[in-house]
Amino acid sequence: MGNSIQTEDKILFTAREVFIREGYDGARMQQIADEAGINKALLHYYYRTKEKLFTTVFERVFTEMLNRIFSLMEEQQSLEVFLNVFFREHITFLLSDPRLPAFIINEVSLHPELLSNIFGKFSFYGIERFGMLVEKEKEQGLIAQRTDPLQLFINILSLSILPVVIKPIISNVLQMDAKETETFLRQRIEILPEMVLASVRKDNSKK
Amino acid sequence: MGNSIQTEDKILFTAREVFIREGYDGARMQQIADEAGINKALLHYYYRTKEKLFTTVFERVFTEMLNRIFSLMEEQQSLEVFLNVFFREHITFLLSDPRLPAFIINEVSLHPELLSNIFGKFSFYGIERFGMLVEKEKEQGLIAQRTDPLQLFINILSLSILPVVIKPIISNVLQMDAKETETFLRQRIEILPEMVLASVRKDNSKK
DNA sequence: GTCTATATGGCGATAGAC
DNA sequence: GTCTATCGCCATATAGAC
Repeated sequence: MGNSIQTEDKILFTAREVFIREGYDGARMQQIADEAGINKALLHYYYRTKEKLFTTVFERVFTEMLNRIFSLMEEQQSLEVFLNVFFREHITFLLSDPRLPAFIINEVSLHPELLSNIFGKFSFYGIERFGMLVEKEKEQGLIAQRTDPLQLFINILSLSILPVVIKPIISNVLQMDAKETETFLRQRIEILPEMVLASVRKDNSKK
Repeated sequence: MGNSIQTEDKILFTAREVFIREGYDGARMQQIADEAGINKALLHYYYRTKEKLFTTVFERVFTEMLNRIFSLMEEQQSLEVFLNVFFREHITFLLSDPRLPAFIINEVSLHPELLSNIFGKFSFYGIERFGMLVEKEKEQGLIAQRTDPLQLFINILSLSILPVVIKPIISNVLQMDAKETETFLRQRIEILPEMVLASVRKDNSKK
């Protein structure tokens, strides 16, 4: 009944699903219209082109993802507490929608120009807090001086994201069924915190 | 001049480049023909459909990637030597073509069915050797008993692959130019071996 | 705002000459 | 084996009625 806001939300919601499922090049405006229960012409009424619809969706998805990561990084108590919280929350989230990280990774590498217009839309506060936490634990003698907070941050992201993203490969190459693979990945929530902690502890190697 | 083998090679070589650069859905037969210096009809003469051409290319690329990884894993001297060799070789390789891993990750998650027909085309020998190496160092008391070789293997892959794959994101979000980002990623070749080693050493935590 | 109908172009694929 | 020409379809996008 002429309810524009409701329609617009429905379009964005559906477009998000289809773009993530199929990728930009694989997605079809017809498909989005069908799943949203409207028709193609209406899509173009709200978002003049496919590209415009896509960038709107992508900016949201990307910003949400970064904000989610950075907000988890505001944890300040200790590196140990942070690692426990982060791996649990983040891996659980990724497993609930394994296509999402693959989508972001791929679109960003196919269309790097998408990233240029996204700044100022999320907070770097979390990453600064993480750096401060690392420095504090260095001073306390808990972790090695050579630890680079940024490299450590990238390590933590890598260890949580990539295994989920290559889930189909793990499944097939290692001949596990869906349930086994899920269990294997979920185990990492318990394993990773102490592994990462051990990796930055002082005096691990004599050299 | 009627040289079929040369033409077929040229097609495969070019198709590989275009598919990796654009993805399956984004790639165009016309584009492949142009870059190969032939015309579209000839593509269909050799490979009846786009899908057939793609699966041929994908199986090759995927098999090469796995064989490369697994052959590096046959290193048997010690975990330390292995980690030094692996991170150096693998990260250098990935940096030489950052689209490749993103391509594999994305196509596999978009078209999981692609994987079903690829078995028996590569060797699992490397991964077995790696498991044996881990067990040996466990017996020698060098690494913690709780270490799961498979999880460790996935960790090593994650730490080398993901940072390269999200290179554009690192570049943009952390405001580094191309050269800085390259340096940042290349530093990991030195950092990662001792980090991973430390993560599995015994007696890191009192608990 | 929402629809039906259609314009316009590009795509994968094939026919058929050489 | 390689080409030119073209078919048939489906994609994005728009025109115009309601």
